[in-house]
Amino acid sequence: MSGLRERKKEATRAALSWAAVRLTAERGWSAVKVEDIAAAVGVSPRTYNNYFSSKAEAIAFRHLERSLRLAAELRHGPPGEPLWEAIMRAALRQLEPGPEVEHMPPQGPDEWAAGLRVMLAEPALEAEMLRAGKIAEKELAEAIADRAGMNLGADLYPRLVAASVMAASNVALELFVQGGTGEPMEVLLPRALRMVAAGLPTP
Amino acid sequence: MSGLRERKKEATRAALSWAAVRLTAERGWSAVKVEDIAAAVGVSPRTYNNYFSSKAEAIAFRHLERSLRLAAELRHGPPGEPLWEAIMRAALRQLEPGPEVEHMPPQGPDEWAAGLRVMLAEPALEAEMLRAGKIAEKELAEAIADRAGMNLGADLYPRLVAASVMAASNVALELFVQGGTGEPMEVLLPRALRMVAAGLPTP
DNA sequence: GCGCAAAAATACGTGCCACGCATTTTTCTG
DNA sequence: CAGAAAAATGCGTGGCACGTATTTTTGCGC
Repeated sequence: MSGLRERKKEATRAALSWAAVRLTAERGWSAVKVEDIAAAVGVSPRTYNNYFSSKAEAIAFRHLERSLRLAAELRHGPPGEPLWEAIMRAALRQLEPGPEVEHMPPQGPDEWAAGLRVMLAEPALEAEMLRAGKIAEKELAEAIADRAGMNLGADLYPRLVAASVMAASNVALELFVQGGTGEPMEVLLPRALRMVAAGLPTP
Repeated sequence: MSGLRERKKEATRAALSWAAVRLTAERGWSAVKVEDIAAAVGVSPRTYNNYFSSKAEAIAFRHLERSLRLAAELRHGPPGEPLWEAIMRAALRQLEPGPEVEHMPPQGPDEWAAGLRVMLAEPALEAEMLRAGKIAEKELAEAIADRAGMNLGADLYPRLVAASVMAASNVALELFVQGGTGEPMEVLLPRALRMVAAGLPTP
């Protein structure tokens, strides 16, 4: 695997996804046609659907990738590490900006948060983002089950941990995007993870 | 409110939702046209879209209603009751079959679970179900924040509890639908809720 | 280098669906 | 019972997902 062919494919996929995000942020969701996204990347409209099976999927793709990396990292970390420490480390790693930031226009986090909010206001996008999270959650649950020597079909634990981790991530992101407290994700996310790990007794 | 007018509207909405579920279980998702659903209820296709803004929304509606009831029940319960006890009680209440079972063909839980699995295999449906859960989660978070005298914009706690409750519900449902263990929801759900409430230390 | 097989991109066509707008029918209210 | 409000409907439009057939590109062994 990882031949030139596949890397080019991934590059095209990333380009389409990025173009979808950028155009949507600029013009709004309904003003962007699939044709536009394809044109921005220099590809035929039909080809777009060879990469993504819906308009929304292209936007959720970046979210999906980030979330999947969390599971992957959990698998490749030191096996002896306590579970929650490994989770914490892997989760924080996802906050580091990836190499795709080069393409990112230099706007501040406020504009970015605003863009996110606008996007998630669109029902179709919200739904697709959640679906991406769900797919990643499944991967995460499998990784955890492997680590703990458990069975996904029989034990609640791996699924519960995976679901709780995603829940904590989502909640932290919501609070961050909404921007009530000025705290950055690097603060909110670990706090949320520690809370779900330790339990949520009535305070 | 609650005049004859609104009750008729709700009846139509429920009928459309139910027809969508039944037809999809019978013929499969892509074989059901909006026209069919409307015809089954005796309403014009255009009217369908006055009730639901997408084909999938009609199916997710039942899930949405059930989930919303959880939040509503939390609000109307005894305010002095400890939070997690109230949650447990409200969650278990949702498992009791509602009055809509009269319309349900007398098929066993196995066929029903199989139908559910087929439906959730459809990406568009999975996404819409998740969105419904998210909407309910927001209500739930608000109800919890009210109870605890907290602020949704400032405190992680209400959102985290709400997200964890939904996560536990979903995980229990997944395990039940997948059917690995023969345990009923009445067993799986309380166990999952107790686990997220108490925390998830590495076992 | 070179041609061949596999894979990807494209062109074209189809059916469904979401939705805006204008009109008709039904229901509530005074 | 009459007028107003709200819901249902008819009609038309544009876009999107997708099947199929065709062309172009790419990887690879010789």
